[in-house]
Amino acid sequence: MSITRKRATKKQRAIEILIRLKREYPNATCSLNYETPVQLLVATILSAQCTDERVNKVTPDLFSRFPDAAALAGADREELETLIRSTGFYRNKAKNIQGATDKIIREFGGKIPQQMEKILTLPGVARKTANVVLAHGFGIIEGVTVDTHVKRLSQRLGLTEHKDPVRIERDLMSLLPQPEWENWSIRLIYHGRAVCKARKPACAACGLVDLCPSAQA
DNA sequence: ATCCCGAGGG
DNA sequence: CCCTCTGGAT
Repeated sequence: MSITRKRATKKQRAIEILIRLKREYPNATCSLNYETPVQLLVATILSAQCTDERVNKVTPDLFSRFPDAAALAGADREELETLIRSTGFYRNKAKNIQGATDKIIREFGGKIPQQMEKILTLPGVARKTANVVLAHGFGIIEGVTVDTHVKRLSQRLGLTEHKDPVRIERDLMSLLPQPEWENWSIRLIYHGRAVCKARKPACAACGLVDLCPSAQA
């Protein structure tokens, strides 16, 4: 009777965690508001270091004024900055929104490419943003979205030892079946917001305590 | 490793 | 005051 038979593997633990989180957050989905893939891309760029709730406060005015890639690319930079200012990093975000939409117009015929390598050439877009747009905009599961919540919870749950989001993503891709990758991210984000908070995790209210090496008594 | 950057909570 | 929020580029 070996140790490995008694103790659950990381993979088994990951699956059990996902089962429980699906039960707890059955209808979890992307919480950004958008009408088109381009709007989803813009909302996701805006969501860097900012709550989705705040992004959803600026996008109604933003998308009303500049509804598509052409309008965004041609927008007055200062007006755009003013519209997105409250999301923080507004100069970088405005520059990236216009750089990305301009490239979509010029090089991709006005539509967001559905290949990971091509999306990654857009300014201000790395794997986190690309995974969100591919999964929720086009239904293509290319990787695991690793944001601040997915990173923190995956580390606390002992499923990765890495700090680099790309390495964390690789670890998670090896632990979970591909069709569940985005389900994993969405549930961890919900759980991170509601229970496993960065500052003061509510372990007493967490349904994963028996599976979590970081759980506090 | 550092910078970008506002808003809200403790 | 300090920390955190669906990061990415230099």
